[in-house]
This record gives sequence, C-alpha cells and structure tokens, in this order.
Amino acid sequence: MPEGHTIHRLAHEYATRFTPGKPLQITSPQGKFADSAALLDTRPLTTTEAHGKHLFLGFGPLGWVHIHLGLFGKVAFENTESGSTAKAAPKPDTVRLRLATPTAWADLRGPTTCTLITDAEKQAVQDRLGPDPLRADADPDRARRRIAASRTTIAALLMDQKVVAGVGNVYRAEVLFRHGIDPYTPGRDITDAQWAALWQDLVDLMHEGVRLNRIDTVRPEHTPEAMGRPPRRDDHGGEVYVYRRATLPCHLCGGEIRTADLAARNLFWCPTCQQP
DNA sequence: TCCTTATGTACAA
DNA sequence: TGTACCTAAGGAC
Repeated sequence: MPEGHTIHRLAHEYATRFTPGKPLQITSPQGKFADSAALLDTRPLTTTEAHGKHLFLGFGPLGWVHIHLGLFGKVAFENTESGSTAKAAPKPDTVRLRLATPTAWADLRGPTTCTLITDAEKQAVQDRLGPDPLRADADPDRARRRIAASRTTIAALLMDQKVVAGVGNVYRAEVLFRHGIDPYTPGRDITDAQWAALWQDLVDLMHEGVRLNRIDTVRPEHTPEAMGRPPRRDDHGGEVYVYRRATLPCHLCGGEIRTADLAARNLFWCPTCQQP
C-alpha cells in the first residue's frame, strides 16, 4: 500500500526494530540482492530515512540500501520474542531482502528498487524529488513555482514526484475532491490560495495516514454515521470520497463518481462537486 | 485454476 | 503512448 505515508512508517519501523547497533543477519533469499546482502551481512543498521516514496536504510560507511516499493512491494515484520508462537515464516522464495536478529526479522518482497548506493547517489535521488509533505524540511514554494508555470493538469502534477514527493493515486484524487478542484485544471490556473490549502491538507492527511497506517480522508461531518447512512469501509481499509468509487454515489451530492485514464492511472472525481 | 487488478516508475519509440 | 517489471489478493470459473 505504498504512498508516502507507508514509506515514512516503514522508515520508523525499521529504525525502532533494528537500531541502534545490533549486528544483523542480512540476506537475499530470492537472490537478486545477494551480492550486496553479503557485503552488509553482520553489520548494524545505523539510521533510516524516507523521502517521498523512497526509503533509505543507512549502514554507515557501507552506504545505503535504497528501496522503492513500486506498485507491489511490501515489507513484513515479525518479532518472535513476544509472541508465544512465531507465525510460520511465509515462503522465502520471493524475499528480496531479509534483515534478521535472533528474535526478529523484516522481509522485503516485490520492490521495484533495492540497491546499495553511496551518499552521493542517495543525494542525487533526493535532488530529483519535490518537497515531501511528511518532511519537516519541505518547501511548498518549490512545488508552487512548478505548478504555476505548467499547462499540465493539476491531477498529473500532483502525481509527478519531481513536483511533490509522496503523493500517489489515492491522495491525489482525495485532496482534489476535498478542495472542490476539477482534476483537469491546468497547473497555471491553480490560485495561490488553492495551492496553500492543498499543501496544508496533504501535510495533515498524510501525517494522519502515517499514524493510522491507512488513508482516511472523509471529514467527520461526512462520515456515513453523520450523514445517516449505513457504515462502510472501502476495499483498501480506509474511508474515502472518490478513489475506486466509480459509478457509486458521491457522499456529498449523490451524483455518480466518474473515472478516466490519466497518464496510465485511474483518475476518480465527482463532476458536480469538482467544477471547472 | 486462471484472469484481473493494484496506493509505481522507467524507458523506448 | 506503450510496455516492461515486480507480487499477491480477489473474483470468476
């Protein structure tokens, strides 16, 4: 479930479970990361960092493991210390990277990227990314300038990691709905006030996403309970206004949610609540 | 058991 | 714009 909130949560999880200092058994059961895993084996994880959808696991002078989950990547953590019985370890044949202590492990499967890189290479990755609403050092004006100069639609710009880092298909659809903005609005037509509100909302929503480990975007006054409707929860575990709700009635106006292809992704919006 | 789909990105043409 | 890549879940049979 990888948008930026997932990656920041993973950075925190890896850090709390494996730092500071304990030597780790580092392997690549699947083999595709075997050479680097051998280099890192028995070393401690020293720090972790997230920028947008990129995760960096720091191993001091040996560099960083750069992880990008892509669409399918997942990390499974297990602690065999507290639980009475360790869950049967899932099949190792797809595990790209395993960090393990005698009592805990973390298995990474299906990432689009898992490579050992240098400080300079890590910096180069980050230099290509826009501001991340989940990072304290983010400068929303950098994103603002790119958007203001662009004829590309705001829906496409929000997904462009060079513009804003960490926003994916769910947050993009939801934040545009929450501000009543037509996804096809060209970036240059987004006002300063609209951008300020979008950014602040992304900061709030994504922090909430980290905290809850899911994407919830429906305001309290619009929940099914508040609206007098039967309770519900979307497929992905949270509650949203438009994402993957094509042809269902809009929570606010009751009209049909629409979907369309935009840059090879599914866009969702309410044509009534999000007017040009 | 097969088919579709997915919260992503990179690269070729 | 199309395609390749990585994995697993859910639904149709």
